[in-house]
Amino acid sequence: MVTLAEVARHAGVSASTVSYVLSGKRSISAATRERVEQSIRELGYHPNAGARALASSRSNVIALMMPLRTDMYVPVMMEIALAVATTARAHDHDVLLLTGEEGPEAVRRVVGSGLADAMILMDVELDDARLPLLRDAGRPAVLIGIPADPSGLTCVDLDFTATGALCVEHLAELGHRDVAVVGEAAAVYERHTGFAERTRDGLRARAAELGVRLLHRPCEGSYAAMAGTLSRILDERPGTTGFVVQNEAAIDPLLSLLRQQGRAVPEDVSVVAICPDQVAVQASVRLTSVAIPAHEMGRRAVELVMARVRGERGERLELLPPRLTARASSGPAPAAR
Amino acid sequence: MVTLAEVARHAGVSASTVSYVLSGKRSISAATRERVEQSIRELGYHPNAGARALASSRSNVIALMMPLRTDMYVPVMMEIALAVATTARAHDHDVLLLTGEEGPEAVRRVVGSGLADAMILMDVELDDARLPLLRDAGRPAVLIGIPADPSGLTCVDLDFTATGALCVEHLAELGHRDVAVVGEAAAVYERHTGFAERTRDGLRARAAELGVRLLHRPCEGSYAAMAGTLSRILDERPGTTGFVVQNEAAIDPLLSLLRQQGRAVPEDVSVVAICPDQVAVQASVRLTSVAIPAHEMGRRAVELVMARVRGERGERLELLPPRLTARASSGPAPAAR
DNA sequence: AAGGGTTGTCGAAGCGCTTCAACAAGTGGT
DNA sequence: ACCACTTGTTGAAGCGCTTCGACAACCCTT
Repeated sequence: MVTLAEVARHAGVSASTVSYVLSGKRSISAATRERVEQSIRELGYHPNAGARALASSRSNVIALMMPLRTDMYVPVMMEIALAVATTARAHDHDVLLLTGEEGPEAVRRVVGSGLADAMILMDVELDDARLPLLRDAGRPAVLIGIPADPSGLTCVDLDFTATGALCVEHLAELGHRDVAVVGEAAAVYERHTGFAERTRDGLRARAAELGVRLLHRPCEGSYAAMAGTLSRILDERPGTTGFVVQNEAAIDPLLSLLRQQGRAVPEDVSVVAICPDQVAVQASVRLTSVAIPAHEMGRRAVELVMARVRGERGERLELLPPRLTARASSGPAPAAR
Repeated sequence: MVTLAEVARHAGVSASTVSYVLSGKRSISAATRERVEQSIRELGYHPNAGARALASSRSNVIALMMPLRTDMYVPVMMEIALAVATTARAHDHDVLLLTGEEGPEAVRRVVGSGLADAMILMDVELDDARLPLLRDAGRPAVLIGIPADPSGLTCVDLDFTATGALCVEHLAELGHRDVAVVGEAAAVYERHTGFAERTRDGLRARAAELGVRLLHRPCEGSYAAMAGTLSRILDERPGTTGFVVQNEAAIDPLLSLLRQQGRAVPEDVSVVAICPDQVAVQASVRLTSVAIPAHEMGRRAVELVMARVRGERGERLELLPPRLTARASSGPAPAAR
């Protein structure tokens, strides 16, 4: 391996000069810089990450802690992860992938060993066991998701309360008076991940304001589960003309079931989904949806965490405003036509 | 931060002794070990990763290079990534997440900087630009997928040729004589990722042997694309009674379309999918499928790469045997009943 | 009782980089 | 012509760990 010392010798300067060319922390004459850069290229030099981390106590790595689960919002997780990796590279950092499984212990390990300069946590629960550690570890950290008490922390998330509200508004404007919500799997509510609850609260609050009758039911992502949930919904509220679906795995089953029952979308019933845009346009009916801006969430998380690495302080809660895109799955309520 | 020197002082031994307790590379008396471990616990010591990497020239990190794409086999990628992360931890290593986007440059960077001891590459193309670098970088590397020339490399993958063969066999045994294959999106074949081609070859070869007429059509993962592909298939081969689906995003659309056309599964047509088991059981009909053993692939990749880190040499091509699970989507061909 | 092995511990030399204090050389104000 | 700066460069001191050779202390052999 080529070392900095060899580059220095080759360029006829001292090691510190090479280091300053690399970091830009001191001014270097154009001529010297040129010569050093030339040597670096010729020798194919790459700074040793370990040595750099040791000397500077900065690893240029950020850790991303991801849920170890493949049964739920996989596309969203994946997109966030890739956005994090891409954005981190743009800030000259790399990403260390941790699984949620390790829990608080991973936080301790990564912080303690200086493996990463900062952390991004996904799948944050309302009362997450990792939070106390983060708060007093004093390492930069950003949560994707919002815990019950976000004080002293930095969080990014889609504004799910507003998302819920937006969905009802859209349906209410189209004249729908009976709306059913196909929520996430019951397990999601039980884990108290927050976003599902906030969506539900947003839906309920706005529905009450607008005089819309709302029925909220959790639902697993399989066809069979959706079939059961749908029949129970229609039993209880036969007049339902609007659906809001949060569990993206339930979308295809729902559309398929509605078609089977001879209910046309959007003529007879309207469907609004909360899902990544890509999912919305691939469905059998192009779905009116509120996008989950996974890429944006990952990108902002990195930007916020980088700001903290650079020394910025203070807590911060960044809620991304939801955007609803009307596509082919929603239309005027039958009664209102 | 607590350092090894402080632990040594606290335990009343030298720094090297602490180091040997940690690494187990020299024998240490039970009494001393005990005392040192006690001090480590009391002080909450974590070895500094940078210093360790510098001194030992081993980072205990393996890099995972993942395609930057969210339109294709997402669940498989995700499951592989999580399996890699989990297995790596079991070997006391961490995982650095790289995106395919950076290409060969990332290989050079990671190898050159000693950021990672080894690499695992996904989404390997037949003539991948990263391979020459890997071959002479001399760092341990494992490919998930198989390039045109795997010499000097270690590869793991599902045996897609055998997978194709297995699908046809299953349908042939049930008496199907006209089988249509819904392949991956055309772009996948154009990128020459290998697995799609190998599956097709396996299907064709076995079909020829068994006297099955085979129609292979690439297909995007959207409902609209599937609708088009299906109608073209049925135009061309109205007698088609068996389907093999490789593009998992096309599965739900296909089932939905068949139902709409009044073709019952499995009474009128049989469907065999090539997809993760989880997808197979969540569909509207529990699908007969050949599983893509994503977890196993990730796990084996790590095990193989760890063996190389430990010094094992030689090339190796590990093909995981496909397993077909008969579920509710395949049955005797109508003519044969 | 002497020699030859083990076993357990230690001191010191680095690993390759960053960064600080120091200094040489040039710049401009007076 | 002098001082006070600014600019560009350097040497040396670590950062916290691993690892090698050395060495004491003990155990068997003979």
